[in-house]
Amino acid sequence: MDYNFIEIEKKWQQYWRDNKIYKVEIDHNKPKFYVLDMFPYPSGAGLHVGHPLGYITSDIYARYKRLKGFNVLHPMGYDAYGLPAEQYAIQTGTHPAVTTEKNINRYREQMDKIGFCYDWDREVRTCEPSYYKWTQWTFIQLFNSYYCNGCKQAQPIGKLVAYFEEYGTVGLNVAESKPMSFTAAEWKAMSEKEQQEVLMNYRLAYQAEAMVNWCPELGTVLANDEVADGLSVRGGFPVVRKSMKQWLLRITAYADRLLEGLDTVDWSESVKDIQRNWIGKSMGASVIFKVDGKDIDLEVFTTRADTLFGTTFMVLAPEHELVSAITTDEHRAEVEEYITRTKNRSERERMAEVRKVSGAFTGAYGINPITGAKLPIWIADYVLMGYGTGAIMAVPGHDSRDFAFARHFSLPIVQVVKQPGTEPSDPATWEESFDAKDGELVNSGFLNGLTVKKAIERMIGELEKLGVGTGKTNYRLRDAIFSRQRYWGEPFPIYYKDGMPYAMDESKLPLELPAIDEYKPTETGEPPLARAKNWVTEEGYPIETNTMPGFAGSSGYYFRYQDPHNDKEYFSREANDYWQNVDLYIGGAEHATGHLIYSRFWCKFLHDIGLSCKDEPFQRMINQGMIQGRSNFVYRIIGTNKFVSFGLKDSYEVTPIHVDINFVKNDILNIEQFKHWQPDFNDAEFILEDGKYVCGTEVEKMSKSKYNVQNPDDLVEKYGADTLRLYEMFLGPLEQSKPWDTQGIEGTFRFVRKLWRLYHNENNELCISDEPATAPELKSLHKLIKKEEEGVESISFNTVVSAFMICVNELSELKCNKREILDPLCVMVSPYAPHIAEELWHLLGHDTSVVNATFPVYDESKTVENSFNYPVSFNGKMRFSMELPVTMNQDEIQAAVLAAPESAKWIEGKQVRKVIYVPKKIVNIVVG
RNA sequence: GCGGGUGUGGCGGAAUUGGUAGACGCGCCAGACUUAGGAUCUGGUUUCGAGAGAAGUAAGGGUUCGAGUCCCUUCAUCCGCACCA
Repeated sequence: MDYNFIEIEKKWQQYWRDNKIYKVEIDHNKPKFYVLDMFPYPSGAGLHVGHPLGYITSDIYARYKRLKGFNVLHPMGYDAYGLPAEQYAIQTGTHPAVTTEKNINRYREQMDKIGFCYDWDREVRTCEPSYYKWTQWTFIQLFNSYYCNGCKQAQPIGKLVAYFEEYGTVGLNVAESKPMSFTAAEWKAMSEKEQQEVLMNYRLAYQAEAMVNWCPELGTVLANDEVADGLSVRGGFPVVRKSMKQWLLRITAYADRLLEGLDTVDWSESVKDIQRNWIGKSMGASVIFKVDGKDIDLEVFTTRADTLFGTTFMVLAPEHELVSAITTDEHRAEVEEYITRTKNRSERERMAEVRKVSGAFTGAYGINPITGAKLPIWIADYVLMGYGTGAIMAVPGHDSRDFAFARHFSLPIVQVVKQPGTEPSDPATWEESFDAKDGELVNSGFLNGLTVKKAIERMIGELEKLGVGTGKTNYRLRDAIFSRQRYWGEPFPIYYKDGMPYAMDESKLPLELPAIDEYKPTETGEPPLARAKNWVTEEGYPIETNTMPGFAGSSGYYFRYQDPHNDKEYFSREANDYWQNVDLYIGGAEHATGHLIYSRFWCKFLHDIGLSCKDEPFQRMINQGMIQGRSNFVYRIIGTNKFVSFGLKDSYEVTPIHVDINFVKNDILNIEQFKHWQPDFNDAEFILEDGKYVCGTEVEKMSKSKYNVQNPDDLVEKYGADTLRLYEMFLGPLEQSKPWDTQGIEGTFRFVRKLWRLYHNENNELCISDEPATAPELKSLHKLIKKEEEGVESISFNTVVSAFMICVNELSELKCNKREILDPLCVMVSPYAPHIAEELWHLLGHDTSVVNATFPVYDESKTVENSFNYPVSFNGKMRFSMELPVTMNQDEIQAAVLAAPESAKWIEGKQVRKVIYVPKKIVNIVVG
């Protein structure tokens, strides 16, 4: 073969490794650039063609930036803690570290074959003690910090203690789990244990009894983003709500900064929106309602304070702590029955019953603080304990959920907002509530005639004046539950003294994961670490048996790459000052509410405590789309072993069956291979069309069960890594999902060979001329330089690959073999196809790596022509084109075009009304 | 329901930021070379039409000399959130 990719790729991969070509160090003479991939969890299945898509993109970007003179940090590592290896351990007894190591090696092998330019000396693995030492260290810092709302940053807990000693809680404005109130004297009078309990209310990493998503099957709790539709994202097991003592991170303290930071990063609008939605900031008011005849206050949260005149009842969440206190004896049985009923449902059942109205009356009444009206208080599960105060003022006229509830239980509905330009009507005739915020207040005393927006302000002012309410902001975001009842994760550097948790001294880190005999929970239901022998401190205090969740290790890994071997600190000041944050981050959008929020929180905290110079981790982010599979089908006639070709299948009753895409080429089935595939098919019969069996196709998720998986290793073996890289980029825009066309790769393979032939003669001998390049050759080259520069910045590598093809086609046509052209062309191709480029580069006589070459400089003058082929349109429709000198002015062009023989028939019988002339664009003649 | 994205040949997709729609590639068709072709090379390939030409970027309307691109309405589809008061 002329172009021997197998040999070339092996040779240069070895050369890059041996010469440490991809090793980077801080270099103050060059600007830095940090290109990062979301590091993978090494699963047992290995990589399919979808995985490297992002890695190839970042690799090209990194190589390009390097050619442009940047010092590029481009590392890779492994998110090595995870449930699958642990589930496997429970089943087989194999230590998860063993499984993980094996999978990592397989990943590495696959990645190496594709020729990535990672600096592997910087590799991190979240499960290595040298790495998780710093995960544990950060946890201790979080434990020892609180959040000051005034200065909007984390502060050492010692400062809070000092404050308590002097002022107690007077004037305190900090993030807290619940409001507390005590004097300095009271603080000083507390026992150590009591003081520790108080501090738990403020720590950024704290322990609390929390309603959690408990997954019995996995034997652990899960974070909100790890649960979907009431099932665990990993494994799809049922999840139930349960109250348990858990570690949490006070991420809610950072809600506003997490929201504001989104405006400073260059991410897709959709991911930013998902995060905004997840944080769920809503501004409204807190209003206090007295309970009639009792000395009890009910606090509600509303965004529609303007509708206070329209509230006709109140609703509490069934779990609300005051339910029992307000319920009258007459209604107690009914209320308790309702609470039991709602409590015993799983998350999944609850979600399935959404919109099914249910509730119970407590017999109590609230007093409207503005009108003094008596409002019946109900409990219903449409009010969630986890949001606001778990109690609402219901305004059925202007809230669709309250409306449905009122209709169901025949509660009164009144109108207090009307659409501008309409008259109020009888709510009894309504089919739905009027929820829109563009309206005008009616039946509302001092609010009448105001717009909704004005009325909200006015009402909050009134509430504050009366001391029965205040403006308030609420968030949907919840504190992140940070403990898992699992083995394969970071142990907490926490021990218990007198039942209270204390952070270990930093000098004890890393606290290594102990060996245990079995990976299951104990018989008494304690986490697996409870099986560890001597899981106590030197002083004999018991150590925490929970471990950290998957996102612990992945929240700060991008920092560790900056200084991966530092055993004195997380990363040095010097390294962080230089590398700062990630300039380009590439990975999946599915991490929008998990990793990408936790990482931002982690970074902001490290910024607050003076470690990170930046407070956002990922400046620019691109989310790659999924590569879908293109499945093939055969059609078996029901009740037979006869298969009918695609075009004829409609005449029969058939079952479509997935067939391995390896037996199919251009949708034609290889019948012999198919027959030998599975015993059932050995004696299959076929109804053919034109002597062939044509398969049906469908675009679906790429998966083993659909027999449509393309394995990158096979493609590298068949076409070479360079062809695979080019093809993955050529497929289409990175961010879009698109199907993998098994045939299409042939086109890029032809291109690579055509590129090779440009540098060689028919005998496969290098054939390069030192003669100066001609104008058309230079033009072709410089057009490409421009196209590539534009394409890289906008990450539209598909258009760059097509520009390569155009350029190579043109140069082949011109029979160009000039060094002046082929030398820079080789550099330009190298980010995309590094192996063939390195080979050609050395054949061209260079003795250093093409990786360290310089990107050619675009010269506009090489692309200009002295004439332009003008499209000539009549009334906007293109009719013919005309080559005209660029030196002509408008009058000359106009005259030339009108005089052209082709113009005559379009002008004939009409008048030329106007001529539009846009230089180097178009000539348009308006006739009529 | 709310929020975001996407609709261009048989397929993947291009179209300087309003200026020749369909680049590039796959597939398909024809030809060349071959014992052979599922190898390679050359040419063709939006649709209708013999042709001149006409139509054409999800559908309809608008702005403009000119719209795939801007504005309005509708539809389809994908993703996220979903009793969040």
